[in-house]
Formats: sequence, C-alpha cells, structure tokens
Amino acid sequence: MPELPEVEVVRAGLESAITSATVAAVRVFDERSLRRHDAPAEDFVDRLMGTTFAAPMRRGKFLWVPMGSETALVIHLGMSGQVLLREPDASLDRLTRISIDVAHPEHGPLRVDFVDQRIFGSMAIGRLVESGDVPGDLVPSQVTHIARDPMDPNFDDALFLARLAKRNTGIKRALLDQTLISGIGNIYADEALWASRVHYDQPTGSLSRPRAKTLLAEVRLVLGKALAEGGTSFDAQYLNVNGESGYFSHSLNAYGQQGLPCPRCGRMIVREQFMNRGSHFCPWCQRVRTGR
DNA sequence: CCGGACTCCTGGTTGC
DNA sequence: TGCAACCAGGAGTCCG
Repeated sequence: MPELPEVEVVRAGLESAITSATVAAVRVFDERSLRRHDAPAEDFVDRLMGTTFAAPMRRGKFLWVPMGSETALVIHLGMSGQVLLREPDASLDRLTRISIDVAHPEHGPLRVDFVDQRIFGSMAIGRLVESGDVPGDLVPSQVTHIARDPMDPNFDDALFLARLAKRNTGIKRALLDQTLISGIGNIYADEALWASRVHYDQPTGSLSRPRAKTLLAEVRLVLGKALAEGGTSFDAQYLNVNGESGYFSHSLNAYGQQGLPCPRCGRMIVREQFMNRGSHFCPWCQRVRTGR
C-alpha cells in the first residue's frame, strides 16, 4: 500500500526521467482510472498532448506533474498503483490502465505506464490553485483539502498538535485523516503507534502533549527510515518507478507481525479489526491510558 | 463533529 | 482439480 515514502520514491524517479519531457501520445485503456478527472477521456488526452512536464511535486500520497503554471497531471496510486518507466517499444503490462509516450530533449523517447490492479488509484488533470497557507504555493484542485505531510518543511507542528488535541476521536483515526496530517497509511500508522507505545484507539483528547509530540517524532522517524530504504513492501505489489521492487519488509515491528513476538517485550503482537482494516499492536506495550 | 456503513476494485489465497 | 468465498485497504460519500 503506497504511503508517503513509496510515493516519494516514485516522485523522485519521475523527476529525473520526465522533467522537461514533452507528451507525444496518450492511451487510456480503462476510463475508471480517470475517476478524479472531471471530464471524459478525450479531454484528458487532448489536454496532455504536446505539453511539457515540470518537476513532479508531492503532498502526502498525492503526486502531480505541473504542465505550465495553470494545470498539472495528478497521480494517486491508491492501493495498488504503479508508475513504470519503459522503453517505447516494450510490451505492455496486462494491468496497464494509461500509457503516456513522452520525448525528453536529452534522454529521448520514453513510455510512462500507469499500472493499477485494483483501480483505486487514478490519473487526472487538475487546475493549479493557491494552497491557502503559504502564499504562491500552488496545488492541484484535487489536493486542496489534503493537509501538509510531516516531511514538508512548511508542516506546522504547533498547529497539528493543537488540532489533534481538539479532536474527539481515536488516535489512529486521526493519523489516517489526510485533512489533519497526510501521507500516513495503515502500515506506518501501526509502526509509529508501536514505536511510541500508544494504543490505536487512545482518545486524542487524553493524549498528553509530550506523548503527542513523541508520536509525531516517531511518525517522522518511521517515514524517514522507509524513505532511506526506498519504500516498504510485503507482497511486491508496489514497484518503484523503474519497475524494480522497492519494498523492504525487514524493518516492520508491528504491521503484519501478528502471532510474532513484540521486538520490545517479547509478548505476542495481535491484529484487530478497526476502521475496516487490520490494526497490529502489542497489547502489553500499547495499552489505552486512562485519566488526566 | 463524529463514527459507522458502504462504494469503488481484482488478483491471490483459502476452504470445501 | 475446480470454483466460490474471502481478503487487502485509500479515499470519498452518505446517513444517523
């Protein structure tokens, strides 16, 4: 499940490959992959044709490639999306939903394939608008509701902690709320909660400020470690921008570790259903704290 | 504001 | 061996 580190790997790979490249051809094999595009496929193709890409940007799990100052190609990988860079004449992956031929002034022709098994991901053209907090900072219209991610230099720690304290919900629900803090998905939420010894359903209102700060620090540590490793995976579903597996699962302490000993206390990691997904945690290290 | 239920979706796995 | 049921979950919507 691509989260911030995996999406950043894709962004960085695209940056070196398609910045300054011009679109020569676009093929949409499955229109369902345009779910975030507000017009028919023909419109998507027409608006891409002939444009030149600027350096790709990212906020949380959203990725976009500016096409001038007005619009951008918006990419979300969803659950299973991949962006594969291929030689122009390479065979198409069976699950390729969209394919874009580009010409780079120095590197020559290249194919950018959007491959997505479950079709929760998408490509779209978005209008660039002011993000609202930092003047002159532009994001696609599809991204305006997404909060800055914790690796963003403009992420406001104090603002996040204040908004978190005002929430009346469980901490994991808050971590997964992309309008509060972006880039965190199920894997890194479980890992950061394990690292900071917080139970997934700990009420946000009862989380002390020092503990909330620790949690935010652990979120950054976990994301930073995964970034350094080039993204994390467990089933080779995720491939980096070159089609090479970028997943490393050896450093997971809680996610998917149910039935295995907690690396910290040796007791068994359990998995519970929460928010229609699995929550992995150590029932000893991560207990709901009551009072004050 | 909150939470639960539901939708989108299909390949791989499990179970009979 | 064959097939159906089940599972994975990011994001959005709707409803109470």
